[in-house]
Amino acid sequence: MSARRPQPDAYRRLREEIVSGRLHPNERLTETALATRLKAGRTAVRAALVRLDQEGLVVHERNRGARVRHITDPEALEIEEVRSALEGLICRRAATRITPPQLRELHEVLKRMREQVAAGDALGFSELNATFHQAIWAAAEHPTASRIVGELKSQGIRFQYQTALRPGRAQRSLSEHEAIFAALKAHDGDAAQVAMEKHLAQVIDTLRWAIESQPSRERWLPG
Amino acid sequence: MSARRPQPDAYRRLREEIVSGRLHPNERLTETALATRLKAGRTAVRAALVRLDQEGLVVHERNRGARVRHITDPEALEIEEVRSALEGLICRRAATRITPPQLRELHEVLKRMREQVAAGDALGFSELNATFHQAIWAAAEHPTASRIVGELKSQGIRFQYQTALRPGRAQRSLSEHEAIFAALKAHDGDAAQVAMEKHLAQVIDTLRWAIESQPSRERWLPG
DNA sequence: CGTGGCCGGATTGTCGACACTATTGACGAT
DNA sequence: ATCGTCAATAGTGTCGACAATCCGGCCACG
Repeated sequence: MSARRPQPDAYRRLREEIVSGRLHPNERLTETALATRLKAGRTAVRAALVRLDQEGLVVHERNRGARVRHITDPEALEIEEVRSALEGLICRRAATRITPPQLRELHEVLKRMREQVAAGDALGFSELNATFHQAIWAAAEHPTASRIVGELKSQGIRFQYQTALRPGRAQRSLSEHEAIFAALKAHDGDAAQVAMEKHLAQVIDTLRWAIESQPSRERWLPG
Repeated sequence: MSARRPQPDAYRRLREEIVSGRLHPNERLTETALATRLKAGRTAVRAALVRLDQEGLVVHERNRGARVRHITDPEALEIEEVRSALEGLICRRAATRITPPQLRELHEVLKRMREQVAAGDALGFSELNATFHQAIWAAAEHPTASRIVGELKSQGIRFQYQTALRPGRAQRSLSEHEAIFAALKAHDGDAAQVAMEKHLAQVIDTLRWAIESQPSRERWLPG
């Protein structure tokens, strides 16, 4: 009856460590080490690694163990493309279903985004950005699409900060978000989808710029 | 040293049995039973079930084991919507990259489709349909999108035959495929995407029709 | 006759042990 | 000095055993 429950999610913890970047790409994940660190059995760790492998956050080579998956630059672009298509779909659907309280919440987020832009806080803006998109997912009530987008997002997260740092990006991003909001408020599905896709096309362009303007740093090895 | 290798894919075999429909939705998957049937250890079966769970083909309840996931009608529609968005993306990309041999292959498939329509073979047509789409995936060289579409397809496969049986569907589907081919041949990305999305919108409509026109058969229980 | 507790069978969850594989480093021949 | 061989080591893959849990029927009791 004691308060111990270490197992419920070795998976979730491991996942969090990978997504947050505390574990680096290509870093080796040895089962026993993880087991002691997470205070879980090797069995649980193994299961978690299998799931993360299927999810694309980890690569598993037979008899050689698992590593954090290293997402290459072109892959990151692919991921963003897919995300764009799906968020377009989600946004269209959200336009027809969004409720007044949800609209108010979005409006509130937008307000705070303006403040962050004024304050020049790129990091805070980035977080609000995530909140904004998640609110739209919630309004769309499209579990299938949301689930996939969520997985993609966690794969591409390492590249996120690169796009946030481009000078002037936040300002432009803000107006794109306002266009999305306007379309949602008008319950105009076509416009909402277009606005979202335009927004993400900009994100992709920015990412491409960030990748090209940043030359080497080819490989990540454990350290 | 004998020629035994039962393990390499308990996963693949199980997956095949689910996707092909030999295992029914909601059917219970007891680990020991599967282990003896597939001639694999329980460990391997367990790992396979975890992967299939993550993939969405199986639901796993703690201490209660796994079942084949039952995809509801609205979920099937959601899946097709996502598929439509992604295949649109894929098709656009394929238009800019497709090579002459790949175009020839598509043309060949189309020819056989016409023959099947003339012969009234709905099942054969359905298979060629799958080949057609896969050829486009290959031309697009977009692993991320292709992988996801593949997973979605295996989830929705149970509904596939329902759409294939609608009278006159094959004929119409054929002309839609011809439009897609024309756009690809012209290397017109916009047109290719639109043609593919129109095609899949038709598929979704047909599926919706099939679902609504088919009243009961609420649940699938193990039998 | 309905309700709730309780036992027995069945199945899953977890652990430890051990075989197997890959990798590393030392050592000796060329 | 370079390369190949080989043993030592680290780490994964798999199995069997056992505990924990769930589900069904059974029985006492109201």
